Amino acid sequence: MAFSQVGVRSAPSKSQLAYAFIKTRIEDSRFTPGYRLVLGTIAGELGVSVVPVREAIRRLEAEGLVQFERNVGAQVAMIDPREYEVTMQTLSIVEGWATAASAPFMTTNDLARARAINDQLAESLHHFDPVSFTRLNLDFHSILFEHCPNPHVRDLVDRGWARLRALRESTFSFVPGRARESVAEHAHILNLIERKADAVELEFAARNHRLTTLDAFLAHDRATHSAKAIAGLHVSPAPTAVPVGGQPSSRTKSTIIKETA
Amino acid sequence: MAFSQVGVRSAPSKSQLAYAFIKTRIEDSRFTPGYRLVLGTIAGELGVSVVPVREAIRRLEAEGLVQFERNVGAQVAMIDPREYEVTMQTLSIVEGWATAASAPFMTTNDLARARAINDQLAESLHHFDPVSFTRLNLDFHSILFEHCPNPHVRDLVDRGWARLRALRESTFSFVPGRARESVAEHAHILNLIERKADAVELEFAARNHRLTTLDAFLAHDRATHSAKAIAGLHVSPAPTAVPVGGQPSSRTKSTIIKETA
DNA sequence: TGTGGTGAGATCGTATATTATTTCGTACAC
DNA sequence: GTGTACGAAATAATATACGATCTCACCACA
Repeated sequence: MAFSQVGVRSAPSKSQLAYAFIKTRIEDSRFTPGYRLVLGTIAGELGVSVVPVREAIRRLEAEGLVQFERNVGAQVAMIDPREYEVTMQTLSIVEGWATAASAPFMTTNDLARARAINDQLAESLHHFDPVSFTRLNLDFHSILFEHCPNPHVRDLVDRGWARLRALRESTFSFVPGRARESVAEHAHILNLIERKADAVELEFAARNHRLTTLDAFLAHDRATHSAKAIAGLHVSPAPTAVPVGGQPSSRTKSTIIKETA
Repeated sequence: MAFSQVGVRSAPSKSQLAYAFIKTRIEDSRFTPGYRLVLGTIAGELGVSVVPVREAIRRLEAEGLVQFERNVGAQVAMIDPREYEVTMQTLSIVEGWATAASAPFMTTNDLARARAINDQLAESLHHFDPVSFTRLNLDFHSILFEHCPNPHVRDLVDRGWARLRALRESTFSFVPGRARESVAEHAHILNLIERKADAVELEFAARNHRLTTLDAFLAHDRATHSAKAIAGLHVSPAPTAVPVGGQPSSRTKSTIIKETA
């Protein structure tokens, strides 16, 4: 175990190869939502048999990146307009808790690193670049929840971010103006951590940080969409009919739960 | 979807067969933690080839019921003593939120059903049976979170309960005396729902309900274990050395976050 | 012209066969 | 007596082959 870091840990299995292959393509949108993942084709491209490809696809299915139907096949998951919303909401819950639970284990060094990254974020506002902003943003939050002592929750947070990455690239760029607020909220969260604020207060600060981002997106999205609709540019309502498990339609509003403190 | 209940949806695939086969045996502890799941053997018992068995095991791995190591094989997941703790903690977070988010959509009929079940729970205290109590308890909570409009979160709650079922059967029965408290807390939660209490208040009531159960178990467990240790009956410390991904050891205490209201 | 049956092609599901890796026992050297 | 090297058995990983199922276009018939 001590030297397993050398990385040349034999060859990566062909399943892993296929998994990485497909996942990469989904994330950089070479495989767009609705794209059919045909076992034989992918196997051919990779020079392997269908068995490992099959396994890779089932793993991606478990992560929600692809949809699968018996005897029919897999396709890259459709981006339900609600998907971003739902993912952010879920993330707000688990990440909020993870951040609060992680805080007591943060070292002063961690805090300093987080502050440094937030400074970079502030800096980048001048020559704004959505891609690097997103990366730095993840780095920042990673420091905040990485010490979460509950591995399940940490895993859920990781999955949430992964899902988000897959969605974000393919659907939209940033909401203008939100970045500045975001940096300010980061600073607020760091202050709470530093003065060892109440866990619940911290949890809700982190939760609301995410929900506020979501709301900004929803508002921006609505505005943009109606503008597009007026201009006759309404975006594609799903290429083909996909028999995906129905989502409940009932949803009231963006459900911001404000701090109680 | 409306008639998918007929179930005779052609033949269940052999993967599903194998999946159900293994999962059942894990849940009723015919396969105990540490038991090695050999592909060929299981395939033989089922009269199928190894391929579907392999897939079933990978699915079970994704759910955390089995541990898998490359080129070595799978075994039923060891019950990390922390596993129950971690699962309950995670569940407290997502179920608490799901309950609060579901509440606005509950009908008076739902409330009545929930009350009826809680009455049954209260009734069963006289002739206490852990198994049926657990079942009714799940029925009760299911009504509370079933309308949760966020399908991800609902899924997480379902998984949490599934995991719990796998753990609970094989490790312990109930904490004596906790059942009565539990019924009272259920009533409290129902009252909050009925008078349309604040979402946060409801969320924390549900969360704390679960955390209190966890704490009762931990306290009881500590007492029992030290008693057993004294009596020289200390339970098995893992059959064989298992190279399982390390869990972080740092953990302070049972982390009850009390209501702010 | 519209509707329902039918067959070919595509693709998945699974069985069988082959290869690669690990594990464990045994023998040999020190 | 202890440690290491070698090899055989067990088992997972992958390839190949075949049967099962779905999709879709085409055609007969009302």
